[in-house]
Amino acid sequence: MGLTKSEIFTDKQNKLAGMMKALAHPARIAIIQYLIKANACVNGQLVEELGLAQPTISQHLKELKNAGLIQGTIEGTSVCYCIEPKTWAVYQKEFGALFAAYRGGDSCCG
Amino acid sequence: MGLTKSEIFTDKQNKLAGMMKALAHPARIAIIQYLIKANACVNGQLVEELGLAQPTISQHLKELKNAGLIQGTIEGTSVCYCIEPKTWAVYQKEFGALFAAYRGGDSCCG
DNA sequence: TTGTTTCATTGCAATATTACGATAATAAGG
DNA sequence: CCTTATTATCGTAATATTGCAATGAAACAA
Repeated sequence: MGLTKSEIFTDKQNKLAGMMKALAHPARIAIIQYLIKANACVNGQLVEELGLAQPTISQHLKELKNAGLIQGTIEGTSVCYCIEPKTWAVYQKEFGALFAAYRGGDSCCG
Repeated sequence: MGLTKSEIFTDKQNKLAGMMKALAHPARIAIIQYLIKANACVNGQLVEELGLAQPTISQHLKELKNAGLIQGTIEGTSVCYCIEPKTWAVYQKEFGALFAAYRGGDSCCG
């Protein structure tokens, strides 16, 4: 039905899945990578860089902002976006923990 | 239009986004975490453990398999699933690289 | 004020995802 | 062969996501 049954999972599982979802689109990956390289940028730059319409970029920026991954500061008529270091560190830690939890099992099936 | 314009992004960006998407659902996170703990399991166990219908679990397992994150071995009438260590290591490396690329910028906007 | 620039929001169409009942498919035991 | 057990697939309904044209909102300059 397109509706995730989030009530049957733990908060941690829902949160982790939400974090993945925030980065589960090439445009948002591209925005993040551009922000890492340029340190900061405005909407217009991304429109030129990525080749998506301005409302589309704006929407992706909104999702990244909702996820806490970026922050936007109004500067005159434009908005300066950059990575939010605190949330970034949280993502890094949580993702790292997930992958570190698996210790290459020697007794798999088969 | 619900259709991602993947042709305007790099292969790496599309691939990384696809990797995130494979884990962007709490059920798939739960399955992976269960596999880490139990080392291996069959569909029926997950149906009991997660409380989703059998076809739903089967579908999520299929997506994880398509992503290369898990492998399934037929054992009699059931199928034994476990984590695929090789792809797991790739994910770990790629995710790690993404997050390591950002070096806490001191000169953000604002 | 009027115009310009820049970004956000709205509204919509097209496609994707999620979930499950019903039904196949396969293997094992009689 | 028939039955049971287990998983995969099909079909479908409900919801979510993606993308953009049109429009709105805010800051600035003249």
